[in-house]
Amino acid sequence: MPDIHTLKRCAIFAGLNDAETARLAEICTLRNATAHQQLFTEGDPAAGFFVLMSGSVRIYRSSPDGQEYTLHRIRPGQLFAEAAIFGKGTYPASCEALNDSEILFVPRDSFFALIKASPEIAMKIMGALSAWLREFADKLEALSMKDVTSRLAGYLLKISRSGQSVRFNLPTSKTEIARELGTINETLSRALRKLRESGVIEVHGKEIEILQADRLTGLAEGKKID
Amino acid sequence: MPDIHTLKRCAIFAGLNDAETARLAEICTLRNATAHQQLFTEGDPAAGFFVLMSGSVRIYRSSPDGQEYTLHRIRPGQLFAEAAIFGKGTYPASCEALNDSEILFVPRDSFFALIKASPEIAMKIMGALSAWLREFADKLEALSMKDVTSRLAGYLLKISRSGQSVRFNLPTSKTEIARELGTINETLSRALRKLRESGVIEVHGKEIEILQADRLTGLAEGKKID
DNA sequence: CACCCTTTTTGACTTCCGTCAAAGCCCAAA
DNA sequence: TTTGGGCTTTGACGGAAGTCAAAAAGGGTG
Repeated sequence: MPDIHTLKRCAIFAGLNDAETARLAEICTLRNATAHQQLFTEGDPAAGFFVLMSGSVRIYRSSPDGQEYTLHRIRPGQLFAEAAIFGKGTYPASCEALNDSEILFVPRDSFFALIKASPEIAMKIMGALSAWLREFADKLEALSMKDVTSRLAGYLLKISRSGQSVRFNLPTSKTEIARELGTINETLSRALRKLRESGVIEVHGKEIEILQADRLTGLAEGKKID
Repeated sequence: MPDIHTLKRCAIFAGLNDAETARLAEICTLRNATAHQQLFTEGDPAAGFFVLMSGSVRIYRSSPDGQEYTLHRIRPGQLFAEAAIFGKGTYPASCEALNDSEILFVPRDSFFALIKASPEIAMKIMGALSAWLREFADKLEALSMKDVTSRLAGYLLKISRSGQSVRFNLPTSKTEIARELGTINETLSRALRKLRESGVIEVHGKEIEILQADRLTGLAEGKKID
């Protein structure tokens, strides 16, 4: 049985309070998988679904001629094999760990019993899933519609708003922020410079100050620097 | 009360059977909003959540100085204002229609009663949300990691597999497929030509035939054409 | 068939951004 | 202080893909 903090790390359980999380924890089991370990195979009876806590796994199918193709690569936080939820008897694809991974297993029957007893848990999970979904939708739109400078502008505004301040520290390394924005190190650095040189923000190491919120907003919405 | 087919169009309810959909339909109301119509305002009591069926709406906040900034633009199929689910008393932001839109309203209390009576409905909705989430995650990864040709290769393989055939018709116009793949018309046309000229596929109008599935798979996984 | 309209294809051009390589910076350990 | 190892910044460069414009190919309709 995993501990509460482990579950809380996971976005889809983020809305649950301590008591609810504890009840969920009672029914879950935490598995550790080593790289290349097979978790389940197409056709295995499906007794529940999984949440990847850390590491990475892939879902794949084997075609008759022995070829394998990857259907999905699962990222931490992500729920998978939820086909089990629909009451299909068996997993429709196979799954193996790509790295050493921690995987939470949630047995279908106990989970069903839990939400039958406490529908508010289901409500909160649905809420969390849909919030996450919207976040993905936003990122997808930004990634396909906007250039790096715009995306950066939006990102900075989001942080600024969440902290209610025009002056703040970046939450992680710039390299990681670049990944978050769907780009790399160097490109992010250049985008920051562009914003700095046009007087929209000030940068000192990790500290950012927004000087012209209106122009930054314009940029985030797709306008060019003027 | 909306009819069943309306609800079925919506990805998050796709897993429900007719009986379940009908029971859901009983508690929902379908609103039509005209462009620029305000749906709710920050601070309004939150009695339920919404699903956008068609059109588009935006969620925004007004800052004290009268400036508005858009937090999200909602796309059809998307659930929004699910803050209501968490039992917050009021909506944390405002919402207006950008175009004429059809919006499904799901009252919190009746929805809660529904899933209390039929937890399997909640199970299925969670399953659908998480499948959708994974689809978004896949797209996001493809968009930030792969070039158009790779994405196209993956797309063709997906269709081919779903139809169990190496020969199929494209489901919609190429312009729309381009959007789906996060690119445009012209670029998609060039990518198709590249695949055709290297002998991987054959194209006649909307009809595609996969000639070399192995090379196409390689491309989808990020290899270059060789 | 001719007409119109939409979709698709092509070409020329431009821009954004990723890659490669080198240098600077910061900090911690020796 | 020196050394070394992450980050970060900068520059030079090339390639992928978007923009603009125009031609070609379909697809219905009278």
